[in-house]
Amino acid sequence: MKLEQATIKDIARELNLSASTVSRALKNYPGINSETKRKVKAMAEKLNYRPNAIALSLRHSRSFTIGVIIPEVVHFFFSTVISGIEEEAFSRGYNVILTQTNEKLIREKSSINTMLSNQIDGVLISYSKETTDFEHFSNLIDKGFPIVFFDRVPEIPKAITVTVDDFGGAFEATKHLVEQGYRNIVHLAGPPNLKISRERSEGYQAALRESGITPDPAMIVPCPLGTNAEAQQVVSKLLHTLKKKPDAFFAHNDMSAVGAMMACKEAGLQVPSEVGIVGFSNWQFCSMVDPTLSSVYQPGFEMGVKSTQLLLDWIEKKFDPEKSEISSVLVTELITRQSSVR
Amino acid sequence: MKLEQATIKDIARELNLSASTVSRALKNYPGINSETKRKVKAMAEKLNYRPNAIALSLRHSRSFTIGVIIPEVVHFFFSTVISGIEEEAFSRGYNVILTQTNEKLIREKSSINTMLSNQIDGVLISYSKETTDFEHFSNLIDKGFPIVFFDRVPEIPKAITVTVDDFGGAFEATKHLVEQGYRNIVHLAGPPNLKISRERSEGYQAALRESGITPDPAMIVPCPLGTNAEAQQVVSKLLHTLKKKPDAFFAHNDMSAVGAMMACKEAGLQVPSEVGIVGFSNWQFCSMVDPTLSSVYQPGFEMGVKSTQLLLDWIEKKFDPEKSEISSVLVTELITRQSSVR
DNA sequence: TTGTAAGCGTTATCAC
DNA sequence: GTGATAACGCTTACAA
Repeated sequence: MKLEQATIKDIARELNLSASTVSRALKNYPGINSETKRKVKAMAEKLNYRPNAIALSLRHSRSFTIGVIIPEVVHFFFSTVISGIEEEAFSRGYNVILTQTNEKLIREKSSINTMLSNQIDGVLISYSKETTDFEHFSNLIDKGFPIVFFDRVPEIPKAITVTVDDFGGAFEATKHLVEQGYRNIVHLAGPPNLKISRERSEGYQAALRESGITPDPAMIVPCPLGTNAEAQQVVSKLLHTLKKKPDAFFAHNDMSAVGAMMACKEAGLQVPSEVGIVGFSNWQFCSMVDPTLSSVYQPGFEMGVKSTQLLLDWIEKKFDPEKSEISSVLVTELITRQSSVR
Repeated sequence: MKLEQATIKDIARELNLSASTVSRALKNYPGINSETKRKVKAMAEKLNYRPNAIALSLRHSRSFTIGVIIPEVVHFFFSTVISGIEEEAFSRGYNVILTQTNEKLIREKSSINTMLSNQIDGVLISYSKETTDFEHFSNLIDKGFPIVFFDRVPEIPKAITVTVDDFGGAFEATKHLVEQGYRNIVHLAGPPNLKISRERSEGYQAALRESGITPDPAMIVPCPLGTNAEAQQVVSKLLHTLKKKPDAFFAHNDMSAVGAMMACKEAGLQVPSEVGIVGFSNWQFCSMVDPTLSSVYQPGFEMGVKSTQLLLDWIEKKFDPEKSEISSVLVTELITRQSSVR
C-alpha cells in the first residue's frame, strides 16, 4: 500500500491552473497574483502536499543527501562522530545515508558504489582495517567528487582530512605518567596499518625521549584487536616475561587500558600506587571502572560536525579544495582520574 | 564539481543505438541481438556507467530506502539495533537513512516529514521521551504506510512492534536477587511514559509477589535520566532515608546500576556480600566494572534484524499487516556476574 | 500574471 | 531486433 502523495498536478487540476503557476506560487515567486498564491497554498495544505524530493533531485542533479561510511556503528567513538554528522547535516537540510563496512574492504567498495548510484552529493569516510590500497578513493578525488576523511585517513595527495591530534594526545598522556614518577611505561599499541596507531605510538616515544628515557621496543606491545580480553591476556603474560618490570601502561584505547587494569589487579598490583594506567578516547565507562580510568579525550562529536562542515562547504562551493588544502586537526585533552595519579 | 556520470543516452549515442535498446541490452531482455548486447555492455563498462537510482525511484515510485528514527545514536543499545538494521537492509539491497531526534518530539515530526518527502519505502521508529501523543504515527498507519516500531513502542491499534521481553527480564532479575537471599530490593525505575519502564517495574513487582514479598511503593525510586550520576545521588540519599534498609538494587538500566554501585562503595557497603545489584541491557562495561555487573541482556542486533525483516516483508508484500497482527517479543537473558552472587 | 514545453534518466508500450 | 514516445514530479526559459 503506497502513500497517496498529492502532487503539484493535483493542486493544479483542483484549481484549474497550470503546474508551473502552482510551482511558482508555492515558492513565492515574484509576479504571482497574491490571491492565486493564497488559493494554491490553501489547497496544498488541504491535500497535504509534500514536495517529492526524488523529482527535485532528478531535476537538479542534487540529492541533498550525503553518505557516511564507517567501520562499525557499535563503537562509542564512531557513534559520537555520527551524532555530530547527523546534527550538522540535519541543520543544513541534508539527509544522511549510513553504511558500516564491518571492517571489510569489499563492503567499503560496494557501499561507495551504491551511494554513487543514489547520487549522493558527497561522502564522509573512515576506512576499514582491511583497506591498504586507496585507489577507490583517489579515483573519486581525481574527478573532483566531494569526499572528506575522518579519524582513519589515508595518506594520499589532495585528501581532505579531519583527525584528532593523536600524536599530541599520546605525548601528553605519556608525559603525565612520567611526571607521576612512572618510569617503565609500556605502550599497548593498535594496528600498525592505521595512521592513528602509529601517531599514538610516536607520541608516546617522543614523550619518553623528551624525558630522557630511551624508548625500548620490547615495551611496545601490539594489541591489534583492542579488546579488554586481548589486553588482559597480553599484560598478564608481560608481567612475567619482561625483564624491566613495567610500572605503567599507556594504551591506544580504553578497552585495552581496562584489560591492563584487570590483569594488574589479578596479579595483585595496586593501581595507581604500583602501576599507572592511561587509556585513549575517554569512553563513558572510564568514570565507572574502579579505580576510575585516566584517558585522552577525543572530540568525536566535533569531528563529525567539522567533517560535515567541510564536506557541505565543498558541495556548496564555499571552499575550493584545489586551492585550499585542508587537513583539520582537533585538539585532544587528557582527563586525569584515579588510575594514573598518586 | 559534479561527478560526470555516464547515462544510457551516452552509451546510445556512442553506439548509434536508441536509449531503449541500450536499456534492454543492459537488463538482458530477450529478443536482443547478442552482438548488440555485447557491445552495449562493453561500452557501459568503458564509460563506467552506473544506473541512476534517483531516476529509477522516480520511475517506480520506489526508493529502496528505509528511514530509521531513533532518540540517540550515542547509546550502546540503539547503536546495536542500528547495526542489525543496517546489516539486514544492506543484504536485501536497501539503503538506510538515519536521523536522531535527541529525544525531541519536534525533531521526530520533522524527520518523518523529510523522510516522506524523500519517498522512503518504510520507516523504523523508536520514539522520543517527549512523545506522548501518537497521532503523527497513526495517521501514517491508517494510510497503510509501512512502519515498524522497535523497543519504545506506542500502544496504538494496528502498530507492528518489536520489543524485548522487558517484563520477563525484570522478573528473572528480581527473582535471582531473591534467590540469592536479598530481601529489601529497591527498583531504580525509568521514565514512566515509556512502556519499557513500566514493564520492567511490573516484572520486578510480580517477581516479589511470587516470592511472597509485598512490593513497597517506597522501594520504587525514579531515575528518569538513567545516568550513573543521577543514580549515585539518589541511592546515596536512599541509604540514609529509607526505614527498611535496602540490601539490593534492580536498576532499569546499566548506568543506574553502576551509579548505585558507586554509592554503595562510597557508603562502605560491600557488593555483593552486603548489597546485590543487577542492571538491564548488558552494556559493554558490565564486565569491566569492579565487581563485574550482573545484567539482563537485550538482543539489540536481533531486534534490528527482526524489525527490518518485518518492514521489508511488508514493503515487498510478503506479509499483510491487515491480516496478521504482529508484535514480536524477543527473549532476554540474565547474565549473572559478581555483583549479585554471594 | 499565467501557460507551454522541454528536460533531468529510466523504462513500458506501442510501433515498425 | 530496434526505435519513438510518453510518463514518473518538478522547474524554468520562453511565449502569450
